[in-house]
Amino acid sequence: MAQRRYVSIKEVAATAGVSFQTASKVLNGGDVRVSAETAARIVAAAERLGYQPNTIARSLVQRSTATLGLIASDATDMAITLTSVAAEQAARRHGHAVLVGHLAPGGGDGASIVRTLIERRVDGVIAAAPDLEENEEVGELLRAHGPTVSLQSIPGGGLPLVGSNHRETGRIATEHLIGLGHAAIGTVTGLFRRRVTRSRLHGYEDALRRAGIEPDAGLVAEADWTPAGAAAATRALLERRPQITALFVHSDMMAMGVLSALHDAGRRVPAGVAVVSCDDIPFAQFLSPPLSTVRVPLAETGARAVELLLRMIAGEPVPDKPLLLPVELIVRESCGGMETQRANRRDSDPNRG
Amino acid sequence: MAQRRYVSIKEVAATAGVSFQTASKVLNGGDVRVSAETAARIVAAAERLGYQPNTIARSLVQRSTATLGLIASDATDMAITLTSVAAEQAARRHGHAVLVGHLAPGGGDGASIVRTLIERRVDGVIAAAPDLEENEEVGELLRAHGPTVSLQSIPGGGLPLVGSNHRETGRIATEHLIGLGHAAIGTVTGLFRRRVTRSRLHGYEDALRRAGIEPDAGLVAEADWTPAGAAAATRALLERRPQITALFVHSDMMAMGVLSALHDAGRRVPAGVAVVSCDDIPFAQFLSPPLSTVRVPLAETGARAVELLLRMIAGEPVPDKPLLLPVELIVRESCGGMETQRANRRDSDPNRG
DNA sequence: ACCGTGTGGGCGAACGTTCGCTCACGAGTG
DNA sequence: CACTCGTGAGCGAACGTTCGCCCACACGGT
Repeated sequence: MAQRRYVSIKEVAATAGVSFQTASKVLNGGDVRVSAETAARIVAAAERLGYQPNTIARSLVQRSTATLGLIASDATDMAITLTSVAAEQAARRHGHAVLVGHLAPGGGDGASIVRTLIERRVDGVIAAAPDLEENEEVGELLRAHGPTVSLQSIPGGGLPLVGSNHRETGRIATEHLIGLGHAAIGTVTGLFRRRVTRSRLHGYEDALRRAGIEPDAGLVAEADWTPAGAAAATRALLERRPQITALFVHSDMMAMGVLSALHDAGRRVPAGVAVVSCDDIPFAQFLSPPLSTVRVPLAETGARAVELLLRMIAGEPVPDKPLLLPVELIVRESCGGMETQRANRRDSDPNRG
Repeated sequence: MAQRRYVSIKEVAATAGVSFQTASKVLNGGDVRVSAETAARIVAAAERLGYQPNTIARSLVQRSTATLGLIASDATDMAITLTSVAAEQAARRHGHAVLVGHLAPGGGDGASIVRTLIERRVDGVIAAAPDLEENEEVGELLRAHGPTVSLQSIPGGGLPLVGSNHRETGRIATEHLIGLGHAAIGTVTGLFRRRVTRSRLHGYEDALRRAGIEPDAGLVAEADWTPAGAAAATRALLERRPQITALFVHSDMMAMGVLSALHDAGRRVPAGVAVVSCDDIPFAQFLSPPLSTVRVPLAETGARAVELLLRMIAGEPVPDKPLLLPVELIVRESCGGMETQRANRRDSDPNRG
């Protein structure tokens, strides 16, 4: 409870009867030119006194903190949270700690967070917040600072990126719906001003055109990545184009709002409207109905971003192409694909009504 | 991109033509015995050179890092995530950064995380991970270290706690179900070895007894806080006690699994089984049906924990009683209470089947 | 001319490390 | 017997701050 008085290496050295620099060599340094006997004495003293090396002092002289900065958006989007948690764990596996800052809802405090991280001399920064895409000040700060890896594009460019192929994601999802016989396919998107949204939208249009269907702007409804926003967008869409039989949704979190709105409107899923989404967050399979979704390797994204960042910090050359991890369609029940598959094989499933 | 060379206060002082200690007084210290003119010159130089104070050096001499450590469990439980994100934001509002460590699924790396935090000389620690409840090593480490606030009990006790009254939570939820006319009320709990589980279970039993119903151990099904575990527990419970008409679930995340299992079993909610849960995470209202739940003030819990911790760090006396924030029942549709209310007033809701 | 009294700023020390050079000593070599 | 060499350990310096004390100087009152 009381402020602990830390024991310094000098005290350890004193009780072991050596100079503190010698103790330093034994306890933390690698260059051990010390007899085994003396070393043992020092280690024993450190053990007995409960010596904890002071990383602060070490950082000062080594000019490196073994700490990464992570800037993430607030926790409401589970996909981002999963990515950044995986990043933190990966960093720790590599001996680095993580200083984290979560953006306020608007994302306006981005620059202030970055400055805090810089003042604390983090060795590198991971930007895991889509809100940063529009923040030029953050872009400048990060580019000027040093090693940075982002998980979304940052204004001004020039920063290594780890992510997935969003256009392909949109295409895969839409193609699957087309393959199931749908033609009136709507989409509930993220914010238009985000790159990921535009890419996924392009993928959606690619798939439609490839199937000979001309995209209809009236089938596109913009939302704000939240369940509530997606529910509102879905309601508007249903009113505008009641004939839709399928929906491509840009994130699992939004899919919750979509399912809710469809339910309220009396449209059954997948019988009335088939739904395919993106991300595959852990509980996607526990929604009603279980969500068909294009899996994005969220945890791996975080881990790979950290590894890339660590290589940059070590001064290794890094590829200038974005690192895009493969996505994969996970078919569950919300798209109706499973029922179709099952129906092809046997009669029907007694558990479903 | 390239490692940035930071500009030190000495360079600023040199270009301003003063000693670096004087520059320090102007830029960071408070004791300004400097002429306005000189001060302006120093500030201008700092501005022009892009001076960023080195917090590491400052921490070394001041023996305080203005950094808090946060131990959280992995991101799969959104309730915990929301709490810890709120804690981080609160810390930042008070000028403190947050060093975070997420436990691996087993929670076995808790001690290693704590040691990392201590070596980095955090001023205090917030423990937001139920998994820590069984980790005695972590308890010792934290108690020996210094200011700590936990959001769940820690082995050995003696650490200030911020949370809510779990027993009351269980009681409120169960009483509401009883009030709706249910008598065969099952419960899907968290892990028995957690205090929160036992408390909520006590609250559940309190409510039953108060209504003259003798608790039946067969109506209690243990799960592991995950949707999958809760789904399995629900299936077992339905098999053991098919007559249940209501369920009290110990967390919203688990409620997703419960709803899914009930759906698969052909039991409609709330018509066949009424459900009340705990937490009120943001998307609870977007489940099908919208979840009735006892709201726990997650964000406020995180913020209050930080404030308490900061007071401890400042050396102020802190109450030795746990700080328990009030909970509140949020009635939505999964308990059937809303339908009942509505039915009492007008006929029925055309949107619902 | 002498002494206080502010005012503005310099300066040494310390925080706890790491790093690399120096040094004493004894053994092996020519 | 003088020389080289390796081994084991000491020691000064530096990292970038903050903190508190010291000092020079000008000014006004006796």
